[in-house]
Amino acid sequence: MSALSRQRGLSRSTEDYLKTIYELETRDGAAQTSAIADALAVAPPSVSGMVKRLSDSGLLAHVPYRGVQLTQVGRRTAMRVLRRHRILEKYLTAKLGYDWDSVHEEAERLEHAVSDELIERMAMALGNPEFDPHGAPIPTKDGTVAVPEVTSLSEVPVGETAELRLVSDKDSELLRYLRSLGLRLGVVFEVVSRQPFRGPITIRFAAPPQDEEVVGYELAQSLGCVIRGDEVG
Amino acid sequence: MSALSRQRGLSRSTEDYLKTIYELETRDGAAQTSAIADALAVAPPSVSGMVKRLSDSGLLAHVPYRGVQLTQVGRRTAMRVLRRHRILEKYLTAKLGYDWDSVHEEAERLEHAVSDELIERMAMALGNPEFDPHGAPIPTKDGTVAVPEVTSLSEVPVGETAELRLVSDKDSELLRYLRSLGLRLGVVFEVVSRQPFRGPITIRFAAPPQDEEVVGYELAQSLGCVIRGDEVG
DNA sequence: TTCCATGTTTAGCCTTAACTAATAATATTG
DNA sequence: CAATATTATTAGTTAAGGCTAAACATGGAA
Ligand SMILES: [Mn+2]
Ligand SMILES: [Mn+2]
Ligand SMILES: [Mn+2]
Ligand SMILES: [Mn+2]
Repeated sequence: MSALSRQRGLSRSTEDYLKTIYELETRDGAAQTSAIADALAVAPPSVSGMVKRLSDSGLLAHVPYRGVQLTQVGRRTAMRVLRRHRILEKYLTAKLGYDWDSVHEEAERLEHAVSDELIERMAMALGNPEFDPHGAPIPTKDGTVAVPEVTSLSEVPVGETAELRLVSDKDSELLRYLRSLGLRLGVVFEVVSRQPFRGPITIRFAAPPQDEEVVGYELAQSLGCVIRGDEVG
Repeated sequence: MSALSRQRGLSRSTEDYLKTIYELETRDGAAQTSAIADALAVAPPSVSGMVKRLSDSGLLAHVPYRGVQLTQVGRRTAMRVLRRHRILEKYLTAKLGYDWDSVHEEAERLEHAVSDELIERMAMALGNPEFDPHGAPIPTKDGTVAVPEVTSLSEVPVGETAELRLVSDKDSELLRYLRSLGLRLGVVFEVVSRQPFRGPITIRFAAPPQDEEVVGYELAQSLGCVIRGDEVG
C-alpha cells in the first residue's frame, strides 16, 4: 500500500497540489501542468511526477498532455484542506488579531498540521462562519461550498453603487495596498468613471468623507463586488 | 549549504530530534542513541543518520558510541520548539476546550507549523503563562526555563500533605486515568499510607468528600508534588 | 584476559519530492 | 501543410529520512 492511500496521512505537498488543482479547475475549467507549476512555484517536471503519484492513488485522473481532473476522493480531500485553510484564516483574524494580509502564509502551513477536531472547535468558537477574511466561502464539513456570485469591479458600470465582497488572499503586498486605499470587505462605493482600453477606474466611497480613489484595471479585475440592487435575498 | 543550515527551515523530524535530545539530556544527563530511538519510535540506525546530519549542521556534538550533546544553537532551537509546544497546549486547553489528555498529540504536530509570531500572540492572549496544562514550565522567549522543584509522590512521607504540580504529557490513557481519580493539577491530598517494596500508596484528598484513592508505585513516581510547608516563596 | 551481551554504526535499500537536460507532443503560424 | 513555438513528459540526479542486515565497540562476566 502506497503512503498516499493511508486515511489521513497526506503530505503537505500532496494537500497543496490537490487544493491548487481544485482552485484551477473551478477558475479555468481545467488544471494544466504549467498552471499548477506556477501556482506552487515548482518546476513542471515536479508536477508531472506528483500527478503520477496522485493519479496512482486515485485522487485525480490524468490525460497526458491534456491536464488533470480531481476524482470524487480527490475533490473531497481538496475541500477539507480548503475548509481548514479558511477556518484558520478566519480564526487568526477574529481571535488573534491578525490582519488580512498576514493570515494566508500562516494558514498555508497550519492547514496541514491541524486536526479536523481542532478545525471544528475553531469553527464552533467562531459561530460557524460562512466566509474567510478575504470573502471566500468556507466549505462545509460535508464538502459543499457556495459559488460566490460576484462581479469584477472592472465590469461594474459607471454610476452603479457596489460593495466589495471578495479579494484574492495570495498577495499580501496587494492586500496591504487595498487596505491603504480603504478597500476593505463590505465597503460601499460608486463607480465614478472608467477609462477605455482597460484603463483605470475611479470610485467614490459612499461613507463620509466620500473620498475618491483610482484603481488600475488589472487590480479591478481581481476585486469581486456585488452591485447594489442585484442582491439575491 | 545544507538544508539544515537555513534560518527557520528545520523539518519536523529535525525539531523533534532536538526537543527529544534536550529532554533526555536534562533527565538522564546524556542522550544515547537507543534512548532517542525509543522516544521517537524510530530504529537506532535512523538516529545515527540524523545525528550525523544534525552534527554536520552544528546543532549537536557527537562522540561515537558515547552519545550526543546539544550545542548552544541546538539547545536554543530545542527551547524554541518546547516553548511552542507548551504554549500550544496551554492555548488549546484554555481557549478551545481541549482536555489535558488530548493536547499533546495536537501540539506535537502544530509546534512545527506555527510561526513565532503566532506563538507570541497566543502567549499574549493567555497572559504569558508560566506552565503548560501538565505543569511543565514554559521556556521564555529568550530561551530560559525554570527547573521544576517537585518531589515524586512515591517519595512523599506518610502524613504529609502535598499538592499535585507536574505530570507527564506523553501518555493520554494515563492522563484520562488520573483525571478519573480526581488527580488534577493543584489538587491537595494527604499521604495516608505507603506499602513497602515499591508498593501502592494511599492518599486522601483534602477537599470534601475527602475520598481515598490508591496509586501504584510506578505511577506515583511519575507524579510531581510539592509538600505543603516546603513551598519556596 | 578472553568472550559475550548489549548497544552503535555502517552498508545498502526504499520512498517522497524536488531539480535540470533532453525528448516528445500539441498548437500556432508563415 | 510544413516549420516553429509552446507545453508536457521522460530520464537521470539529489537530499531527507526512514528501514533491515551486517559489522563493530564497549564494558562486564567467565
Ligand atoms: Mn488563504
Ligand atoms: Mn499549504
Ligand atoms: Mn506535550
Ligand atoms: Mn513534534
